[in-house]
Amino acid sequence: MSPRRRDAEGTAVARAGRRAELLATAAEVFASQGYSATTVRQVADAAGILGGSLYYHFDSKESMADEILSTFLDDMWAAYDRVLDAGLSARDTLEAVVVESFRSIDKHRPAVVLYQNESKHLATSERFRYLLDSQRRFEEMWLSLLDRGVEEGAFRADLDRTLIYRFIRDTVWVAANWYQHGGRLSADDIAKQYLAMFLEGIRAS
Amino acid sequence: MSPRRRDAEGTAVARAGRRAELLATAAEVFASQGYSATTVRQVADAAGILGGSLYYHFDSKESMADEILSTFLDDMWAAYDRVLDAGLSARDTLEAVVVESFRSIDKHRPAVVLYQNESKHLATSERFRYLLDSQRRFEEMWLSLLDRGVEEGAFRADLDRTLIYRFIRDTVWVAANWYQHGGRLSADDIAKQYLAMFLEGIRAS
Amino acid sequence: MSPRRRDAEGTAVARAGRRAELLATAAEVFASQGYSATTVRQVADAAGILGGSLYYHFDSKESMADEILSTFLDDMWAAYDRVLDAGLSARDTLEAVVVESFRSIDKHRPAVVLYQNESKHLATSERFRYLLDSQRRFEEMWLSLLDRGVEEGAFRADLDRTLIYRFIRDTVWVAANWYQHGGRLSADDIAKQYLAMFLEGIRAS
Amino acid sequence: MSPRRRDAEGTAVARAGRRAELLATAAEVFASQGYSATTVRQVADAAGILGGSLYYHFDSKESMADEILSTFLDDMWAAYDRVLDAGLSARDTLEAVVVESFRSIDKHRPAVVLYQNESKHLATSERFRYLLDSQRRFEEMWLSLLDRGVEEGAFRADLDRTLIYRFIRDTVWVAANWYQHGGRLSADDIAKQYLAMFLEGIRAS
DNA sequence: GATGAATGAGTATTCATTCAT
DNA sequence: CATGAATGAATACTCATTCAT
Repeated sequence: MSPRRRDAEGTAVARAGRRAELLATAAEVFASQGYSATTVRQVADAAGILGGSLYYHFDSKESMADEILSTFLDDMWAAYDRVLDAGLSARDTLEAVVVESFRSIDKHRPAVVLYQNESKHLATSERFRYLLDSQRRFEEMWLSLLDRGVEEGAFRADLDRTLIYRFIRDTVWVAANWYQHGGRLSADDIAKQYLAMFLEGIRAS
Repeated sequence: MSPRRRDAEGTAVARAGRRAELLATAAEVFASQGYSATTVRQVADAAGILGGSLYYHFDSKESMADEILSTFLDDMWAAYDRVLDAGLSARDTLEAVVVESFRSIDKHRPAVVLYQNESKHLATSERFRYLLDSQRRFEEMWLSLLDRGVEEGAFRADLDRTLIYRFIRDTVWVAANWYQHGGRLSADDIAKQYLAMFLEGIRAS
Repeated sequence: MSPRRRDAEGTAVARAGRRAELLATAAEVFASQGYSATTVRQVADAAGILGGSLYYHFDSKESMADEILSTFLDDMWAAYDRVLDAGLSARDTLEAVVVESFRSIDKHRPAVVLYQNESKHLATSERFRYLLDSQRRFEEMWLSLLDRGVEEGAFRADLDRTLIYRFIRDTVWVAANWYQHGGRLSADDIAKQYLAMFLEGIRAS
Repeated sequence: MSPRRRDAEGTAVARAGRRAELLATAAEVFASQGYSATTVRQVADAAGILGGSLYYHFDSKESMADEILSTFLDDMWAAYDRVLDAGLSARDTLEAVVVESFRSIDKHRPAVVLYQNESKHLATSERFRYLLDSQRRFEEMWLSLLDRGVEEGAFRADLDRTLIYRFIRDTVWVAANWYQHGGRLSADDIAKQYLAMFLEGIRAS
């Protein structure tokens, strides 16, 4: 590898690093103030630059949201796909999916919050159609998983499966609003306890 | 009742009715688009009047949100207080509180969505301090209820009580995002099935 | 005079009285807040009625200003004309004109303030052309009076006559801003002392 | 001085220059149309930019008025203080103060007009409290100056000192409404003739 | 890479005015 | 005479975006 080559790569890496840095900042601000209520200037302030300077890195405010959300979703689906391809039982799959979900929250917390709060609003634009696609795939995955669990005799059959799906989905993902990396309970701790509740309930046996 | 008396009352009632009508419209639009992303003009359009005309009835966009939220919270706490004063066991109280929560969602769906999505953002303003107060009281109520349930031998003691609180709170209230009055499942139906999951889990016994 | 006639007259008089009352209120508010900064609603509030109700009495905000100003100017010029037609010396005329000016201020204080502060602004509209006419006539009257005074040997000839005119005009009329009917000094008292200063100056002789 | 240093200073100076330029334009428009009757767009038009662009430089319309007025008052008081600290007789002080007043009018004409016409209105806001403070200090200065003049045997004692104060104050400052820099009479010319009238009156001796 | 200044479309809000009751 | 509700144009102000330097 020639020095020149290495240099160019170094620059590219640095540039990508700066980009990621700015996106992390933007995600944080979007998550805490809401996407619509956040001004580009606030993002820039948080990044220590002036408003206009963001446009050297990104086309628009929307494209920041786009990149934040698609990065998170790609990463999440990669993890889900690893689980789904592992040939586990329905019950073990459910556990693994929930664990992976909390790991996603741990890794992409602001992006998850953004997704939760703004995806309905953003999805009206063509550019964010993939949000709906992801949601649809997500629902199909869960419903078939729950069906399989009933077939395998692992899950109760007396409950509305759509309701169970929403129950689990909501509970898990909304946790991004209060989860804190490095807090008292790790993402895996929370996953474990949530799974206990999903599976056993809170009643003293 | 003299005709004059009836007339005056009729006018007052009509006025209050118009106000409530406009607030219901505003809540609907705020809930579906997000408070910040909603323009006053959109609210007015939905109400069939012009943007400026809203200001005959309300001081500001903020005061609409204020009235929507405080009406909902007052109503919800009245229902909660009736339950809490009834002298029920922890388990029965939990059931009743969850049922009342879904009834609140049924009655104030857009207000609940608004509360969910915007209260963090709005609460930065002094005017909305009561949102934080309500939240704090809500948490205290739940934590002491869960403690009492453990003492009464009704609930498991091996789980983090704060986690249980958040688990239930999130699951119940986020349901406002998809709940539809007059849908396949009534609010009471959903409450019943959610309670089954909270208490027993989804595992086949 | 038939009862019917008296009645109609009574009504007409009452109506004119109400009109004058409202105009007095409006003038007061215009004077204290400025015409542009005053809303029709503020005038109505001060009159104890609702904003829209003013339009039963007046065509527009502008027409209120119009009536206030023209009433004042008509009255002032009537007084001036009486003085000017009396065949007095220049010096006695000057004294009488200043006295009449302060009497106008006493009688029409808010109108004078309105005239002072807004006539330049209002006079851009065709409807208020008479303000400019009045001003022009006023200036001519003063300049010829001052000239006559010099000819009669009553006034100094070493000063710029336009400057003297502005000096006196400004000093007299601006007093409307602080003059209070029923205050420590009557309009005639102030006129007397102002005349002493105009004519003799403040130097100890 | 390094080139870099000079460059940075050049930019800072340019920025301050642009600000001052815009303020001068705004003052001109405010003075000619009245503050309330002037729209931000009119100011921007006069400056050759768009309405919104003004907000890059100033927080609000009010803050423009603030800066215009405080700049004028600071400058005026600096001049007054130089005079008051010079240890002159009451009569000479009066002359010097009047001269400085006309120089202020010459230098800050639109600001003075703004001050005259809008200070009562603006001073209702906390932000403009300094207008009242200045007025109060102004009155105190004049009253004690007039008192001293009487003690020194320079001024007549038979006139109401508050009336004299208002007489002079009004006459001098209202002149800003018609004074034109570069007109037939310079500020010093006018001051001289006004002083002649104040001190000697217009009567032929 | 970043800045400073501007754009221009949009946003909440105001307000003179209208009009059926 | 007065009210209550609305209109619609204007207003101060915001903000995503652009671009020469």
